[in-house]
Amino acid sequence: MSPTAAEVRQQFLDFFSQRHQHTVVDSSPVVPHDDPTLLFTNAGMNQFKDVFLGRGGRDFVRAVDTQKCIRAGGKHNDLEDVGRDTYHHTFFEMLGNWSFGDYFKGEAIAWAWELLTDVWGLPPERLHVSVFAGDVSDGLPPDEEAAELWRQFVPDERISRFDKKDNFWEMGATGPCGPCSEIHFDGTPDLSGAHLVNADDPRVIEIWNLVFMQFNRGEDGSLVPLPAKHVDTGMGFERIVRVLQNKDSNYDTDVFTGIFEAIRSRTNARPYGADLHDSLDTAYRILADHLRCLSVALADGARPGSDGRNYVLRRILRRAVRHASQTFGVQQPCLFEMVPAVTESLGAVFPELVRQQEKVQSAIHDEEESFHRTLGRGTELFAQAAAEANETKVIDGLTAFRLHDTYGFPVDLTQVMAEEAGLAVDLTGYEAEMEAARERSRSGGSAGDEADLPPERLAELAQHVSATDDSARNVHNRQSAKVGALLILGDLVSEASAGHTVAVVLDQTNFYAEMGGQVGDTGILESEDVRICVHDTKRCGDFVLHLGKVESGTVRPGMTVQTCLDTDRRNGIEAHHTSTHLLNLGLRSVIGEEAEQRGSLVEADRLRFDYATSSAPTPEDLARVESIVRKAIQEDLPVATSLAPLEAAKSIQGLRAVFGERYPDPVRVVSIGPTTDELLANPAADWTGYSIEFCGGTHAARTGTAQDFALLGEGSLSAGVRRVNGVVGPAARLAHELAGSLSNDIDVVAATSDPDFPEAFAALLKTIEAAIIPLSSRSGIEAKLTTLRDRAKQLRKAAAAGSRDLAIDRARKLIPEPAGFVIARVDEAADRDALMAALDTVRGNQPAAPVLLLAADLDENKVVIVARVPDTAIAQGLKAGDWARCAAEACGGKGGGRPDMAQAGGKDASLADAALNAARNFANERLA
RNA sequence: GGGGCGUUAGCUCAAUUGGGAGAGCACUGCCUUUGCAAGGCAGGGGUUAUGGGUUCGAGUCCCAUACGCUCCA
Repeated sequence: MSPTAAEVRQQFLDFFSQRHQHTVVDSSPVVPHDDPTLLFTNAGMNQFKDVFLGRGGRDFVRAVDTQKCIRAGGKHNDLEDVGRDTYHHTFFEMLGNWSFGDYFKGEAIAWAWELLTDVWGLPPERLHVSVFAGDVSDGLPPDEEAAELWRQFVPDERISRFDKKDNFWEMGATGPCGPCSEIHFDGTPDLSGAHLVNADDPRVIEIWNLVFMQFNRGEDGSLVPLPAKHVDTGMGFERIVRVLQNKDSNYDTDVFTGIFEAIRSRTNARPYGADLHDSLDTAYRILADHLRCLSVALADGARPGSDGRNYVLRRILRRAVRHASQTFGVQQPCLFEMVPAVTESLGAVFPELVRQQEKVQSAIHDEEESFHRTLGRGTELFAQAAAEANETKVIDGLTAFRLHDTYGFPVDLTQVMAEEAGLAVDLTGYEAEMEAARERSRSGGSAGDEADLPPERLAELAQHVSATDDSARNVHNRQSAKVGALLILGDLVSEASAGHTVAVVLDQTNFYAEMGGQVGDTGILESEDVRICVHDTKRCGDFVLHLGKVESGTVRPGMTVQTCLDTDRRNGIEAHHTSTHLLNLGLRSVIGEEAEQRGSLVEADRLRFDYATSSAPTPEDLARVESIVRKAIQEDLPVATSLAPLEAAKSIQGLRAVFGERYPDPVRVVSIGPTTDELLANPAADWTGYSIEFCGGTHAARTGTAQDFALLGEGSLSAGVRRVNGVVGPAARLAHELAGSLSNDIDVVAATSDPDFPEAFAALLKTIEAAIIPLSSRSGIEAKLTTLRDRAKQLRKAAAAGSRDLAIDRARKLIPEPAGFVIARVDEAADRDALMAALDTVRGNQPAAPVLLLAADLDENKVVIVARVPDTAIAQGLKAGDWARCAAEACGGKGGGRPDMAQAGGKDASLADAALNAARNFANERLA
C-alpha cells in the first residue's frame, strides 16, 4: 500500500522535525513581495536568501518546509514543456531541509539516505548519486568529501561526477555558492540506468538536490570560503510521490486525480487516459497544471494583468481557456468551477487557498469571460491565416501581431497553436509590427512636451537657478517674482521676445503646477517691459515652468515680473477640487472602504474621479453619492489646509491617501469640517464621516463656494476600476434645473395629439440629446421617454403601412402599355419601401412585364425610381439599371443596379412626368 | 496619454463592387405529440450605437462622439 501524497509530505516534515530537531516553516507566498528581481518564488531557498547572504538571521538553525514554487515566464521557465512530458509543471512543491551554519555534508547525506531507504523503503540499488567533479578555472578540486561520505551507503559504480553545469550551485553572478550532490532514482526494469543520470530521460530522474554552500563568489569572480556553511536541499514533491506510488508519471499520482476528475465532470469529456501523445490527455495535463498554478498565485494576491508577473498569469490562463474551448469544447467560463478541486488537494497545507477561494474563482471567472469575448474571432483569424499558410508553413508576423494586439492572444499562445497545426510563427515579423505599433503609439503622444526636460537640461538649469518656491500657491493676489531662467524648445536662452513660445522659471510663484490631478494654472506674467501669457504651468524636477507666449516686449533672466493668476479659473478649479474630496468621501460611504481612489482630474469646469470597486454602482448608489456631496456643499463647511508631521497625520482614523503614493514629511492635510489641530489632538477618534486627505492641491475656503454639484457621467475604465465625472457651480445648478424642465417638456409632448406628435417628439429628442443633466434624473427621464418612443414607433409604422397600402392599391390597377411593360407614377408611396411593395404587387399580377415605378416627393423635391425586368426582357436588351438611370437622368439624378433590379433617384420632383416619358421612350425603343 | 479593433433582432452572428437588412436560437399563436435541447405551420420583433458628410441610393465609404475590447507608455 503506497502512501498518499499528503502522507508523503507529512512524513518528510515529520522526519526532519521529529527525528532531527528541525523547525517546520511555512511556505512563503509564490508572489515575492520584497524581491523585485524575482518574478515568482521559484526555489525553496528564496525565503532564506537573506540568511545565506548574511543579512538576516532566524531563531533556529535547522528548518524543514514545503515551498510553493512557480517556474513560468522567468529565467526558469517550464511553461513550454508542461503537458508534453511526465514531470514538468509551472507550479510544484519543493520539499527542503535547511542548515544555517549548523550541520553540513555528513548529516545532510546520511539523513537523506535514511529517509529514502529506511523511512520510505526505496530499494538502495535504484539510487544513483552525483558529486561535483571540480573545476580548473575556479581552482576547485572535486568534492571528495561528499564522495567519501556517499561510499558508506552506495558502491562506487553508482557515484557519478559532473561539472559546474550540473553539480555546482550558484545563486547569481556573485554571492553564496557551493558544490551540490544529487540523488537520482532509477526506474529502468533491469537497473541499467547508470548512464541515464542527468540525461533528461524520464526513466531516471533527479529526486533530490543537496546543496552545500561553502563559498562566496566576489565581484572579481574569486571564491572565498564562507565563515558559516549552510545546507540547502530541494526535493520535487510531485516526483517523490510518483516514485513512492510507483507510477510512470507525476500526473498518475493522487496529486492530480481529483483535479482531472473535476475537469472531466465539468467538461463531460472522456476520462484522462494518460497517453503522452493524445491531444485530449495533453490538454488534461495542461489544464490541471495551470489550474494549480493560477489558484496558488491568485490566492497569494496576484491577478491576471498586462505586465510583469500578472501578464505571465494572463498568458497561462489564456492557454488554459483556449484548451477548454478548443480541445474540450466548452464555450463559456468553466475553469473557475474547477478551483475547488485544487483547494481540496492543497488547502490543508496551504490554508490561504481555502480563505481566498472565492476571490480566486471570481478573478479566474472574470478573466475567462474577458478572453471568451475575443477568443472566437481570434481563433477564426488564426484558422484563416493557417489555411493561407499552406505553402509557407508560417503564420505571418502581421497576423501574429493582430492576434496579440486586437484579440489578446499572447504571442506564445499563437506559437503553441501554430505548432499544433504544424506551422511556425514569423517572430521577426511580429516583433517588427510590435515595434511599429510602439512607434505609432509614441509619435501619437504629447509631441514635444515643453515641460519634459531631459536630465542634462535639468542639471544645467540647476546651475543657474534654485528650486522654485511655490509656498505661496494658495495666494490669489498678484505676486512679485524674479525671472530665473528661460527655455525655448527645451533649450536655455538669454532672452525671449514677442511671439516666442517660452517656459519661464521664476524664483517664486503662486501659480500651481499640474499635480495630483489638479491642472496647472494660467494667467499673465508682466512688468513694464514685457507681457507673457501663460497657458499652462507644469513641474519638472524642483522647478515650476510657466509655459506661455511672449505677447509684447522682451524678457530676460534677472527681470522682476508680477505673477497674475487667472483667478476666475483658479476659483473654478478650487471649487472642483474641494468637491472632488467630498465625492471621494461620498463614494466611500456608499460603496464602502474598497472604493479607493485610482485617479483624479480637477479642471476649472469639470472633475473626474476614478476609483476601485468590484461591481458597477446602481443608479441609486450614484444618486446617494450626489446627494451626500450636495448636502456637504449646502452646509458650507470650512476647509482646513495645513502641514502636519507625516507619522502623526497617518494615525488619523478615516484618513484617505492614495495607495502606493509617497508623501513628504511634513505632509499637507486637507480636512473638511474639523481643523487639523482637532484631528491631531485626537487622531484615534472616529473621523470616518469626514473628508480628510493628504493633498498638495489648492482648495476653496468653504464648501459653499461650490454652490451645487451634479454627477454627470459614470462608466467603466477597466476591470475593477470605474470613473465618474461631474461639475460644480452654476453649471451644476443649471443641470439640475434643466432636468426638471425637461421632465415637464416630456409631459407636454406626451399630451400632444397624434398628428402633431412626431414633430414635437423629434424636437424633444434633439433637446434632450444636447442637454447636460445629472445622472440622478436621467433614469426617470429615460423611463418617460420609453413610452413616447413606443408611441412614435407605432405612429411611424401606421404611416408607413398606410402609404404602402395606398401604393399597393394603385399598383393593382396598373395595366401594361402596348409594348408589354408597366410604367407608372405612384406618388402615394411615401418612401422607397412603399414603392418596392407596389413593384412587388405589379410583378405578382404581371410576372412577364418589365416594371418601372416612380414616386415624386414634392416636400423634399426628389423622385424615387425603382425598376424590375424579367429575364426574357433582359435578353431583348432592356436592363433595369439602364432603364432606371435613363429615367433618373431625365429628372436630374443618377442611378443604377443589377440588370434585373435597379433603383435610382432624381433631384427635381417637377420633372417626374418627364422622367416617366423618358423611361417610356427608352423601353419602347428597346422592346421594339 | 496614445495606437488598433469592434458596436446589425432578446442572444449568437451573416449580408460579394454601395443597390429590397437575413439566419439560428429565444419569444407569441395554432397544429401535432405525453417526455430527454421534441416536430410542423404561422407570426411578432430593427432609426444597423449616436450625430454629421459623400451619393440617385449607405449596414457597407469619410469625419466626429459614446460605449466596449485590446495593446503600448
